[in-house]
Amino acid sequence: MSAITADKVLDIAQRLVQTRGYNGFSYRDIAEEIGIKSASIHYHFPSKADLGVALVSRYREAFAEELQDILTRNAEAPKRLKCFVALFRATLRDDRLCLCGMLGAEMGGLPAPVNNEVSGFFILCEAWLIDVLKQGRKAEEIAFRGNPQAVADQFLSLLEGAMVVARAMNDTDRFDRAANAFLRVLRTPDQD
Amino acid sequence: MSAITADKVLDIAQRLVQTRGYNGFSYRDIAEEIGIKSASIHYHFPSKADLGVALVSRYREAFAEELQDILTRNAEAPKRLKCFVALFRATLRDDRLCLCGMLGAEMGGLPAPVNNEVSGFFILCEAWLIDVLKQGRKAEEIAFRGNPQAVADQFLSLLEGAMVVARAMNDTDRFDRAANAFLRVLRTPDQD
DNA sequence: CCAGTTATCTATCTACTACTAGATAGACAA
DNA sequence: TTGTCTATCTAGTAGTAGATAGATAACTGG
Repeated sequence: MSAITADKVLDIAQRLVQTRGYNGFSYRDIAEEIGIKSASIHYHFPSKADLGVALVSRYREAFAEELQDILTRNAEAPKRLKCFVALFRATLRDDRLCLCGMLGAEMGGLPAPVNNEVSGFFILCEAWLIDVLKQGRKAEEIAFRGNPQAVADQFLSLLEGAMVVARAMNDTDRFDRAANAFLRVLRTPDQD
Repeated sequence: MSAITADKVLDIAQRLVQTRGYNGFSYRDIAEEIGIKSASIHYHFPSKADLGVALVSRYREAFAEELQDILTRNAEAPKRLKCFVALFRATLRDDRLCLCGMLGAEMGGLPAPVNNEVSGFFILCEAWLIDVLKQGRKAEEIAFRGNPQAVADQFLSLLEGAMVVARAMNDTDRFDRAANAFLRVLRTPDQD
């Protein structure tokens, strides 16, 4: 089946990007893992840029769905933000970086179409965060000084960076410490 | 002169790693920019892993010196932390990532000796931050809940991540917003 | 002036890169 | 049966990767 192979390619490619980076793997690496020839992968994804774009757009769409799910399943800002953290934490669990954190870092050496997709991911995250932060403050579920945009920038940066640092120091606790410390200061003193 | 060429190689290689990543450039890229042949670079750095190690260890030593300078030139924690931010901000200014932020992300596809150097950089930063935070709290120059380690993790992660996100969104203001917002909450209310 | 050192060159190697052309085999439909 | 579509294959392209051997200057100290 075509769809199955294409999905396999995407799954393996995603893992390789998340661990080694865009220039750290080849079509052959993917092909060997599946048990086909690299030429067959060009059938599904003519160029590596095509593969990259497909990779990020799939990732972004899946992420957008999960963000929507968080909203419907959790009414309050603290829980919503905790779930947001959990999305990143789950990725780190098997030694992977956020796909867009990795590609964002490597942007200087990537095909332009890939870069556009990556930017889109961050825009999505920030917009979601700003929304959650605004609503949460209005409902007095969380408290923070300054504008929501600054806090969203802070939070997103923190999570992306914490994944890199935690993995580089081979200590996932560092991610948890950093994320939890941030969530803590967002809570109003009354709720503590 | 030998030293001059070796330095040129390191300077160019560093810029290329910071913008494209370790696997995003070749000896030839460096050679062409200097105006020599790639074989000549192998004379100075026999393997790419050697180059990588030299790159990070030079970066780390320079960074350590700057951190020491900050301590001697600034007595109070808020100023020290502001200077720490400025080190990262200066890197971002010409569209570069922290060398170790980039390599930390790509760790899964790097030679082991390079990885060790990268870990060393983060250990250095964390130790410095923890020290500054402890002293600053004791002197009541800054205020924070929880242990200094968690705040240091948070801060370092925030800066590394903010560089990636800001560059990916082509908006360095995002870095400033995130960093300043963090510095703000560390100040005691009385000082505001 | 000679010997050794340093830094570069030319030329080459092997392995791999992304990518392509054309053949093939099976599935499905008219 | 005939034709089309899908997904793979074999076999190859041109170009690049990191790396090496050996020649060649240029400088340096004795």
